[in-house]
Amino acid sequence: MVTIYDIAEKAGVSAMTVSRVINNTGRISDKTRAKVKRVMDELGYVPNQMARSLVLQETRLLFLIITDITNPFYTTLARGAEDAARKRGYRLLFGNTDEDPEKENDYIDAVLKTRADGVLLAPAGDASLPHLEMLRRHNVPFVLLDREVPGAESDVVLGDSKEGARQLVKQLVGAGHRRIALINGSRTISSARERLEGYREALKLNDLAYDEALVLETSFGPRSDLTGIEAWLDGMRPLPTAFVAGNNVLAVELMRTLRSKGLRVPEDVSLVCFDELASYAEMDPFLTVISQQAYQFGHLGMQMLLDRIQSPGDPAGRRRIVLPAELIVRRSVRQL
Amino acid sequence: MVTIYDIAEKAGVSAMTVSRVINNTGRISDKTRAKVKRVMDELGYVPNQMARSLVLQETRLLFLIITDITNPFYTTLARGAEDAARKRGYRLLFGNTDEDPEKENDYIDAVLKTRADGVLLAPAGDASLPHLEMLRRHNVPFVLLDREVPGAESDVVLGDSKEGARQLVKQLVGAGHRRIALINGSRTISSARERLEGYREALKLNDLAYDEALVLETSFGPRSDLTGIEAWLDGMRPLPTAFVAGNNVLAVELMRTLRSKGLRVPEDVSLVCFDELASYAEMDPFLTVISQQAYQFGHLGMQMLLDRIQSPGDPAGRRRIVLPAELIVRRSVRQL
DNA sequence: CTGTTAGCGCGTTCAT
DNA sequence: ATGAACGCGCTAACAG
Repeated sequence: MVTIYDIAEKAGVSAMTVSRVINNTGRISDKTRAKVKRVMDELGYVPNQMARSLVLQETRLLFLIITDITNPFYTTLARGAEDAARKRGYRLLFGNTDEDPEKENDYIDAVLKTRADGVLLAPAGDASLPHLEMLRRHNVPFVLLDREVPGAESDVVLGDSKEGARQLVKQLVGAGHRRIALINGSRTISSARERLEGYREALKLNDLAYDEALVLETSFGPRSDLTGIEAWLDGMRPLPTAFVAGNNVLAVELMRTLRSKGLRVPEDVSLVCFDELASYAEMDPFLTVISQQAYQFGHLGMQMLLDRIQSPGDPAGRRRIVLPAELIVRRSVRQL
Repeated sequence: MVTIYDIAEKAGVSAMTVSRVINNTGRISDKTRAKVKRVMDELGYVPNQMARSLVLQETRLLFLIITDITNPFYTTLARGAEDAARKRGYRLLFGNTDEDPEKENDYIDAVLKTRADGVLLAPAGDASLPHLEMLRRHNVPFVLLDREVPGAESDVVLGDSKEGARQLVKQLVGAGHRRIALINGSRTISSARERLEGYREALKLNDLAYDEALVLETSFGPRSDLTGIEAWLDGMRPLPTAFVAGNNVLAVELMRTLRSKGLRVPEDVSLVCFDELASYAEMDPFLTVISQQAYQFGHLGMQMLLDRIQSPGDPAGRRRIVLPAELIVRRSVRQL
């Protein structure tokens, strides 16, 4: 491996001069600078980031930990985060937890060992609290995305889940539906709780009774974790006329199950959900959804994180951004 | 920051003993081991990966560089790669190039600086050759995914693009189509070339003339880079009765454009493509596709890479894996 | 403008 | 079974 000492020797200067050329620090004569640069090219020198980090105590490495890398909501978010990080000269390390706190724990471990400068985290759920405390204890700045964790006073970028759920239900009620089911993620996840609450509020507002049998609590994904949908459908007599899905993965899985039973949307039942379905939305805009600004989640979150990192003294209180939800009406709701 | 020296002092041993406990190397009495471990817990010690890498000359860090993180083909591939890496104790750093050799160059730079142990790369195109030479010069093992780069003798995992294209055309011809168009990625990408070639071969085999006007060469994505579709459609008189799309992104974009012109699939025109459309395929299996084993691309590629890394002496010639393509017939082709 | 010294946190070598 | 000295590649602080 080529080191600054190799350069120094061949250029007839000291290692320190080479270091200065590389980092553009201090005053160097144009002549020596040119010579050093030439030697660097000749030898194909590449700075060793490890050695640098060790002395500088900063890695310029950030982690983005998401729960489902195959969910377009999160990949779009990831792109937003990456763009913002690149723009400011940071590298992004991705982690994928599959909604599993154990895997999340592994990644937190990696963050700590790697001495990453910060973390952007879509927490697996309330069980993530110890992980956040770990980060705090080791002074690793972090920002939560999409979900809050009770007990963790931290910066966070959220969607307006409660309002979103209200709007979806309102839309259904407006179309004449009165028997409305909800398929949702685990109640250990703040966004799932909010969506349930919004759903209940909207029912109440419309003088509709809340019926536990109409609510299925399963998982936001990945697909293989989704169970009990079929049994749930079979257990509801009569079938609801409309469904609200807590996210896109649930909507897809529900639709698949409905189809396998010969039920069509919207002819037989209506369906609305949170989040777009990526390509599907472009190809055949069909589902009525609450569209969240996935890219902004990542982009804003990353900016908040970098602000924290770059002004560490600043105690500026907790920042909590709630992005508005936008209802997009399409063809998946039938007028009764 | 807590270091092994802090532990050593508090435990009344030398730093070396602490290091041995951490790495389970050498012989240590159970008593001192226990004491050291207790102190480590008390102080919340986390090994510094940077310092470790510096002395061990290995980072256990791998890069996965893909061209479009919002394309489900690549995210599925990424999951395969990640699973394989985790299983063998390596961390994975993702990079997203948007098919742009410049961005790819940035990531190659990052690989070198970070002293990553290896790279899994879906190259942006033939222009990636210098990047590969760079990696070679610095002895960084790499495996190419999904695309070859002429001139680079390297391990690679490919899909059988030519055969896939043949099958798609054959399927269309079998349904009575004779005017078949192709919308494809840039010819600077090996898979695009192969798909074009397979298309041409299949035409010839069926005594159909090759017509340049029926072929549009654009980009495999991301969506914002796709241009000229509308003009292309407007320029073809008469319109083809069927389209082959070189990948899923192109299929979606083409379908969107067709729809905007009031053309329906398959009623007005037929459409087949490479790669599944993720959720769309589950929700409403509609497009006839060549389905590639995306997960396997990543999984096998990662295994090859780790094999290289873990037996560096082994000169074992270039390995080239071609994964078979599977035709899945659905409803997007109309029988003429 | 340039060089010397010291140390970032850790593991290898060689002693004891 | 345990420790001391050294070096991985680099830069901050100081000297000249």
